[in-house]
Amino acid sequence: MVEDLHPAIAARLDGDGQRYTSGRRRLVEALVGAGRPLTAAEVLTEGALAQSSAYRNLAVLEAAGVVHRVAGSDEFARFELAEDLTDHHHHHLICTTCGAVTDFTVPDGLERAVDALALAVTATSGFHADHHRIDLYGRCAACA
Amino acid sequence: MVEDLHPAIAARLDGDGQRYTSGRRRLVEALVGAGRPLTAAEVLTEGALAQSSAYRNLAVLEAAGVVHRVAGSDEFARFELAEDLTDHHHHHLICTTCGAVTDFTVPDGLERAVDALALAVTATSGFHADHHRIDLYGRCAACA
DNA sequence: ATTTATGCAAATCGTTTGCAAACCT
DNA sequence: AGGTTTGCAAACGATTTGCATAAAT
Repeated sequence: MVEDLHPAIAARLDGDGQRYTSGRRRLVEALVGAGRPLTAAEVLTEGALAQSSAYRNLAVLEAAGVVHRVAGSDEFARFELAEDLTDHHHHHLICTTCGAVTDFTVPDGLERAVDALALAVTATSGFHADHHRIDLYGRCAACA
Repeated sequence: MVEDLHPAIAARLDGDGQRYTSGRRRLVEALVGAGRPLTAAEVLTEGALAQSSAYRNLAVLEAAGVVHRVAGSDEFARFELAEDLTDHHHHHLICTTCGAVTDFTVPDGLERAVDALALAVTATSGFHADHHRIDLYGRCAACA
């Protein structure tokens, strides 16, 4: 699926009336190479684009469903590729000291239990759930 | 336990070398009355204190373990009373359209499964987990 | 040729900070 | 009095926007 990644992204952008420019591609490749959510500052450094272009393109990619915004414990927005592009459903370990965010996966049974809970909440309340988050907070190896 | 809330808060502040001033108490009462996480703007309006005092006191209360900071889907920081003061362990429903955050609880079995997962992660990785988060994202009743 | 993307610099806005006056003990 | 807290106004920093140039179709 990784070999089909860029065509899939191009298709998604096209469906949103947007082009897959070289700057956007560099930005995506920075995210692919990282394997964890990156801050805007990391993305613009790795992708070698201007600050305004990085933010504008992250917004375009987010609107097209290519990139997903992740909130951590610090003041920096972080971005990762949408899970349906990477086929890698995961959650996050968030360091409350330095703000670092890393990926991890949880057992299938737990995922199913949370999905069932989301359905129950949607059925019994006015809130329509469509996505969940199971994160662990603590100290990363570097901050322990 | 609600009748012991303010003495407990005063003790926690005192342990941190801080006083429980009237402004801090108004701020706490705004959070008690809300029953959901409040933004800094909501806190300073309800507590009728200056913006700088609201932010400074929220920081003091957070450092003393009285208040806990909650990240939502928008750009506003939100604050709630620490769970060990309210004895109300809960999670959040987060509206991806308007950013509203409301409380909800999950079944005991699911809580225990996530606690067990946190222990397993701590035992097998360099990450030391001490807190978890199970949130549902979607549309609130007003935005549906 | 016309539309869209880029980069620079300036603006925006939530949050933080300096400082003098008010408060507590 | 001595140290702390408050409020105002100014500063800060991540993100956004205006505008002129460059690229894509």
